[in-house]
Amino acid sequence: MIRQKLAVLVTQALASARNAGVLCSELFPDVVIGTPAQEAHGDFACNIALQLAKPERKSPRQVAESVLLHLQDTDGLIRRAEIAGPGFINFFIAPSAWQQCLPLIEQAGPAYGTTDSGAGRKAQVEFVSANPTGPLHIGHGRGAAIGDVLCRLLAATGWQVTREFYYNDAGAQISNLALSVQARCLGIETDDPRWPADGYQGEYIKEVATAYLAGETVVAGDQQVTASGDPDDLDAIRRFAVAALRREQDQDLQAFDVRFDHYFLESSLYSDGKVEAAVQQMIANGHTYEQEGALWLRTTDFGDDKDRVMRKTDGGYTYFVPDVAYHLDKWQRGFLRVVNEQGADHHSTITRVRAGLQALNAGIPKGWPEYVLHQMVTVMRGGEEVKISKRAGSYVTLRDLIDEVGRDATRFFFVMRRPDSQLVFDIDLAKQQSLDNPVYYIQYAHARICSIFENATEKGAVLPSIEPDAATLALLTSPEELRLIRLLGSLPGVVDEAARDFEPHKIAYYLTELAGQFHSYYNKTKVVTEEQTLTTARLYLLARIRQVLQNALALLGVSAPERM
RNA sequence: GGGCGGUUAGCUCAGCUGGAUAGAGUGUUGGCCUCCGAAGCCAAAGGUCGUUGGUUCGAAUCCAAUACCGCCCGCCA
Repeated sequence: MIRQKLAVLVTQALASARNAGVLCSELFPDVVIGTPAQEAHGDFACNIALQLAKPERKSPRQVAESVLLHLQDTDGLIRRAEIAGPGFINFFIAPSAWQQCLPLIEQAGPAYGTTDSGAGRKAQVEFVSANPTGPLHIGHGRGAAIGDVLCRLLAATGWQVTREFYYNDAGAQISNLALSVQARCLGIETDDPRWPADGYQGEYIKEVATAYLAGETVVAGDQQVTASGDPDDLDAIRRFAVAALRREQDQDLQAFDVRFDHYFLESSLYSDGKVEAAVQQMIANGHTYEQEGALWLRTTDFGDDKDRVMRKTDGGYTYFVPDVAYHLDKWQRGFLRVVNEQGADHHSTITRVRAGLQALNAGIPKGWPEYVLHQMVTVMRGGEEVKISKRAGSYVTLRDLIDEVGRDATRFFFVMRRPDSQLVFDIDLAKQQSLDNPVYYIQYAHARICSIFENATEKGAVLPSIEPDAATLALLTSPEELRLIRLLGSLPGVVDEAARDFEPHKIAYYLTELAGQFHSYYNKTKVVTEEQTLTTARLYLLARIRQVLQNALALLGVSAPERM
């Protein structure tokens, strides 16, 4: 809030200096107020003089002096402003300006940190979208955590968000699933020559087969499927297996506190004729050709390195065709912004889907939809990498992870790195309830504040139930206190940036920083003292820290326990 | 061969779209509880930002090469 005010003041000073004939540029670059790395350089710094030196044909320091001369600090925001180094303008903010931030944070309540950048426009995030051919593994877990936090971040920045899960229930992998379950029903082992070529070998296939033979009923989503128990009825096996695995995935996601507004079935694109319609449109627009018995899309017209087959010689469509139809449907549903969160191993689909959408000539922007790709996850246990082999069925499932290390730690670990970077998930570290573990470090700060409030109540301290007056707030003067307020005040900017850049880890880093500053402050400063007013002021600061910890943890879907 | 991502302290990673003396956690070493939660705090040591050029007042950041690592490059999804 103070940062924006400063930007306005400097912008006004530039205009004023130009009017006075001191500066001559017609257009000024946007004023950027930065945070100096060192406290000696003030609370904020501005490099505008360095940028203007050349066009103004003056030295940076001369420009800076002109800016300062025309700066009108009517609100008494600035205690001191100075020109430093090559020409930076360093601002030292008045303590009273910092103190006045606290009531504003309180008034915003749980909404503190949110912005209205999205202005209520419609956005959609598609994530997880796992094939219903097995349990969710650790890679899906990262996608689930990142996607979920992206949704929370977009919602916090004013977007109306729809969370969607795309179900690939129509492809060859589903056939393989059905064949695998059927083989298990017939007692065929994986080393048997009759075992299906691309069959799923995991133990869970056996369980599905057993349930099928026993005639069990599963409820998944809005449908209910009862097994016929007939091992020859491949279609019945397929329906049952898909439902059974979907139920498993739903339960895992529920345990992970990840929910969806909409499940979209790939099969519906075929039954509703949307795939065929999209294909016809691409043909009509002249972007396709027949060759060697297949139908091709000229994706090279849209930046691909070679053309891609749309309709195979066997008459079936390749996987990206329904994907194009699906995204056309998203566009028609009015989502200005669509984000697809996927594993980086699917990155080659981006060009194809975007090319297909352009070939439709439907007025869809070139860069639509947007993609967030996360890199691979390596699991470490006991200092060794846990090898993952999906086909052999030996891999760490999301459920295993949640059961072993807990939901909070799992979520936090998945989003504490940039999606771009490969993630080493150290199970031993995530399990530790100690200082090594950043989740506990942050949650501990919250619990500690709650504990201090209990203590204060017992001692009969005056709790800041109403907004303290200026004289009380004026007692918050130590460097640690002002630094904490500055950090509290930066939350909205951090949230906006994390949402804009699709970088959930920025929230994790913010929380670590805030918890650290609080622990340090606590260690140095007695909160509950003999002086009543001072105690009230400090408790008020602590209440705001607690509030911001809660708000930021909520963005990650991590709990803020009162006791640990 | 082509595409995408990565390369920063012993290890795991940040680095605010080009700013001042490159940061945090962990690990190592040494300190701090008669006191609100020591699951905590403080201090020290630790770096040619993969390499080489270029752009400019200024580069970990932008550009061009190049070297490694991961993932893709199917009429699988």
